[in-house]
Amino acid sequence: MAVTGEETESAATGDMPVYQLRSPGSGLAQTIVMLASPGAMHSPPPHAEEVTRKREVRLMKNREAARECRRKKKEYVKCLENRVAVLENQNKTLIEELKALKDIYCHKAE
DNA sequence: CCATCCGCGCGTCAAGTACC
DNA sequence: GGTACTTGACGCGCGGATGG
Repeated sequence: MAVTGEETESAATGDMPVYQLRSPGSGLAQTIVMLASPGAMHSPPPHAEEVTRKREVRLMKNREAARECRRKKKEYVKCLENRVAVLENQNKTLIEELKALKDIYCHKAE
């Protein structure tokens, strides 16, 4: 569970989900399709069914992983938005407080 | 209506990372 | 190293909003 960069400090809103921020990868479009080895072009490999089954399992797992990943990301964004709201409120309160203190100070000085 | 745009979620691939 | 998991990027389809 590596937590990177700006995710290390979780305050205000409490438990933030773990979310990694990574540098973008190469933006290659996925135009390359799995190709069979040259020799296997006409006769299917000995365990073609097994290969197909493994691929389906992998795809299914990844499908679910992607869903989960998106869910976590949405939750993370929601947490960030909450935190923004909390900090904006705190900021507002502090500004008010500062104003009040300045007023008191000014009246004393007179 | 209908064409167009926009936002959203999905499935997939590929690259990175963690774990053994 | 090999395997499983995570996540960014891409392309696609769908449904709602909107202007003509």
